[in-house]
Amino acid sequence: MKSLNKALDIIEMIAQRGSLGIRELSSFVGFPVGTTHRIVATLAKRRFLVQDPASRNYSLSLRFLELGTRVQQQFNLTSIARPYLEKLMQETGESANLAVLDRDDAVYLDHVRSNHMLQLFTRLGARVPLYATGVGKMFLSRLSEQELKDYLARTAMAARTPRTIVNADNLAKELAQIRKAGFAVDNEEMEEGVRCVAAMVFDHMKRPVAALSLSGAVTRITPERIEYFGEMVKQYAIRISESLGFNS
Amino acid sequence: MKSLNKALDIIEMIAQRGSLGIRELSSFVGFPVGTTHRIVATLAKRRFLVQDPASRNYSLSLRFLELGTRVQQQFNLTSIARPYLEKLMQETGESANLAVLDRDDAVYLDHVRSNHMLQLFTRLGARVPLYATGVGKMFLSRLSEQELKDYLARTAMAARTPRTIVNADNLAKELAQIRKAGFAVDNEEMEEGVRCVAAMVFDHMKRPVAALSLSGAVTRITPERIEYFGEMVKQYAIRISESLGFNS
DNA sequence: AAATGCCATTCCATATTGTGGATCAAATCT
DNA sequence: AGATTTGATCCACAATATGGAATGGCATTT
Repeated sequence: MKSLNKALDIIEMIAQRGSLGIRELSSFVGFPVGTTHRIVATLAKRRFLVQDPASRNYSLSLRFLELGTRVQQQFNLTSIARPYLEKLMQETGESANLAVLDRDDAVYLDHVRSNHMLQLFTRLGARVPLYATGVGKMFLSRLSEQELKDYLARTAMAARTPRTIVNADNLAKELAQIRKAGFAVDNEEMEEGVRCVAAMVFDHMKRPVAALSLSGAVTRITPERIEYFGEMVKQYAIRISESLGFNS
Repeated sequence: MKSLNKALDIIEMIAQRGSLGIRELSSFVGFPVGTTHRIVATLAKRRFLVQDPASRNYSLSLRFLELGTRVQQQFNLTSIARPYLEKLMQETGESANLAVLDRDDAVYLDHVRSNHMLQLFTRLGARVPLYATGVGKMFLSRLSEQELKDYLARTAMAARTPRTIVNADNLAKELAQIRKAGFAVDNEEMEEGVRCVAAMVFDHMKRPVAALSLSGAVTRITPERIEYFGEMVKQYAIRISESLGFNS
């Protein structure tokens, strides 16, 4: 499967760099120009890439948006949770987000943005590390001791901000605290100036399937209001869980 | 590029059917099981597919959502237009949509939904025919006579609803009317019970780059209010155009 | 106006790579 | 417990991808 792997390399490279000519692309991925061109031509013929007539550069086509939203929709979780996200945003005035666990990342499946100027920049489908986010720590708090250990073994905890938890012991303490409170707080650990409050969503088998969160500027999500936001997120997370057939 | 084409067939098939086992998949795409499995295994290793541990079925991974939203964002049009979509929705109370032309379809790049119960179901990245939608007819109205002729030659105009325009002459008249008014109306031509009003967005080179539209139930977008919605959409389309450097 | 340079595209002989029927393993159904 | 279905693995063969070089087209320069 050498050629397929090359094609996937090319797709990833174009996704990363945006728009590239054959020459640039071939030097970035390290394949000869001829090979690169053949693969790109095939992907373009199949409409997975588009070529800008002016610059002759290739970029990913809107087909990826089409496929991506189909994937999003196949989680029927999304359609069930959507109205709750909207209500939660309206009631609290802060952006509501829904994330799922995918390997060692949390992935944002959906969000409803508040209309405040200052916003955490979460893009749909964006991947964020577990140890540095509210939704991520929520997932981590449900792991067994062994699973957590394995996760830590394969993860380098980089300091995104001065407040990021980069120490296994501190993380363990934090997770214990989260289990006690039933919600997780991201206190400017991912992005300076942004706090996040998250709670778990369960399915009918009582499995943790998603994390619900509120995110906003530190000026609005203040330490005094953390409890309030925590309760709100927990409450809505339960409601979504119940819509999924969860019975406490 | 036989194997790459097969891989793309497989991706498309899974996108279409949702979640498939190797056997089903191989019969749908018509490749032997061994071949199918090898391609699927490679795609899974590269995280473009995920295998459900329980059913052992394969489905598209969230990577497509990630790539898709990246594509969406590379149109910086999206980020520029977003605040206007929101304002337009608030001011009119109806869902605002932004579509671009991609080959012979209009593709929804972004939308802000109203909170009315009855909604036109537009999914991000969804493709809709040009002849049966407001945004589509807006694009058609900018085509030269020859371009329109070519478009008609390769398009079968199927009647989505009793009101869909299926006749070239009627379409030509409609397009003339649109050019005069500066906005296009979709009068239940795509979906019964839904009307749409669209206007053109231009870039700094005065090229038509996108269409802005309002969509809503016939009970709210009534014939008497069409003029009002038309003016609103035109006004906001101009504002977005100006943000793109357009000078009238 | 001609030349230069840059880049995308096309070409083709070679051997590397994918092929797919058969087999094995495991899970699910009867 | 046996039967059946399905996913995973294997391997000899030949079809297919490879990639360096030549071609062609478009701009910018001299």
